Amino acid sequence: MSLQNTLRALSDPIRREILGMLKNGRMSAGDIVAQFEVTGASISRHLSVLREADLIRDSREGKFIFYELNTSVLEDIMLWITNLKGEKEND
Amino acid sequence: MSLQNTLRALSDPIRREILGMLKNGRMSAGDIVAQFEVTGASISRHLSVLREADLIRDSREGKFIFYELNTSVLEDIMLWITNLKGEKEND
DNA sequence: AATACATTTAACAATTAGGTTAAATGTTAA
DNA sequence: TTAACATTTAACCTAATTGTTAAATGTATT
Repeated sequence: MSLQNTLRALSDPIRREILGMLKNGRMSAGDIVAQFEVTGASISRHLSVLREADLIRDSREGKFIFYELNTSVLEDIMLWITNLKGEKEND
Repeated sequence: MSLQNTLRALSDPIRREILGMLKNGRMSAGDIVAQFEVTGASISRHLSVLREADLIRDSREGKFIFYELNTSVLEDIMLWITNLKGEKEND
């Protein structure tokens, strides 16, 4: 919800990897957990950090909770960086 | 020197503010410290995190150490984000 | 050489982050 | 409603981060 949240969320390698996986389509929490060596509880907290940063959206379907990527907040980072580099962008 | 370092460095608001200040030109450590309420030692460590991430460069001139922005590593973040958004960029 | 100034480094305290296991919640199916 | 499954939350531990003060380093000035 803020640049701070977004950057903080992106500063962890596991969280970035989760986002990379979701690029190919939505996945259930269990499917995501299966790709890592850490426990489900740990991934679950990573997911909640990503969700609070609005980088992912979740929806329950029966027993499963599916996660999908939301890239819109990444615009803010792009803007911040572009501005830092000298706001030479074409308005 | 790596995306991890860069993002980690950017995840702190004071460090981002320092970078924003350096956008307008180089500043001595003391000038930077003067803009914050925290101690010089604290800012000094923030500066070293930014330096290790290669986001700033330093050069000593007599008693002073001047810091300047280095935006080149920000390209990696831009690339990573662009790729995450679907590598729809023009090759 | 002695002092002063600018900055960093060391040592420590408080907070935050990320991991674990165990318990709780929500859903489905018997 | 009980059992099983998917996932999250709670409680706890350790490691990393950030801040502080005090000491160390590097440079200039006298």
